[in-house]
Amino acid sequence: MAELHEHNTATLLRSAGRRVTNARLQVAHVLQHSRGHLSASGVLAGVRQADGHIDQSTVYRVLADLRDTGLVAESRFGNSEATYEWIAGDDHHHLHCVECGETTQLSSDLVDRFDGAVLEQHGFRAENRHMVINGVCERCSVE
Amino acid sequence: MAELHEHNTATLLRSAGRRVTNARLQVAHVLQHSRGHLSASGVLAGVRQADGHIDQSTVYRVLADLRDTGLVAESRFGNSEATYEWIAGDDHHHLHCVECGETTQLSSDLVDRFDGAVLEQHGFRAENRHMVINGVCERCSVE
DNA sequence: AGTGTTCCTGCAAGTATTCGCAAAAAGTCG
DNA sequence: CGACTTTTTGCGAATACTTGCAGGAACACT
Repeated sequence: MAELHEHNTATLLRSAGRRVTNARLQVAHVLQHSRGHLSASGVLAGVRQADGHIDQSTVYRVLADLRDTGLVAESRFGNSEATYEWIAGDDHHHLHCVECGETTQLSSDLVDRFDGAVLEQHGFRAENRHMVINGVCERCSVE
Repeated sequence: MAELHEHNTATLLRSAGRRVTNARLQVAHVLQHSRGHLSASGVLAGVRQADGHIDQSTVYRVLADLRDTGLVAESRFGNSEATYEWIAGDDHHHLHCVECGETTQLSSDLVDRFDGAVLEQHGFRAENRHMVINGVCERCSVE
């Protein structure tokens, strides 16, 4: 199974025009096997735990690169660190409640429709792979 | 005029529940009188040029605070630095072309409609004061 | 496998951003 | 104008993130 994953990851990397390297596979593996968001240092820790070694700067570079290819989503909530999660090309959008801090999923439909409207009115092809919308969730809204 | 600006800024700060301090007025002043986006170090330079002195850490704190009150918008394009601009509570949205790097305005209507749809489907009250949408602009799209 | 080209990575800085704490300023009330 | 309470600020670290460069690895071709 690990190999299946790895194989898929390799394929994804290749079709994104990237070389299949140890560093990328390790980072991908850590993200794939962690639920929720992970910070850069969390990824680093994960790699070390798996007895691997990658330099800090490489982790940052790989994360930025995977973000650019759409395999990984980068979020910046209020915190001091950015966080990352494996999305493997699927669009992935968040509603982040500024009251309780909870994060939920936003349906892609709405975003697609929005992108469509942007294209129509501005001629701009939005590449909204990953949005973080701040606001107040239903539960907190009631109080 | 400078006084009028300052007066307005003071009022805005007060109604946001913030104290009117020298540091905040200076940062606001620099942002108000610069067109386009300014980095944190740019703000610092602006303050120094106006013969003022504020600590670096204060600039960051003030910027984060003004961002939270909605007076300032924070953007992170591909660059290493975040950039800021004075928006004084008005919503302000950007279309950022990843090809040519150009940034244009996105009409608030579309965003409002989107926010409405989010509320309807998710019960989530979006506070979209400032969005940055990445994508490809019309001109670059044609090539 | 051997060679060449191009992309990636580690290392060692460098820059950007945040934090803790004590002193100073802002707002409040009498 | 004081005295008092709460927020801000400066300073000095600490942490988060980026970059330049030279060696190492991936891939394509033979």
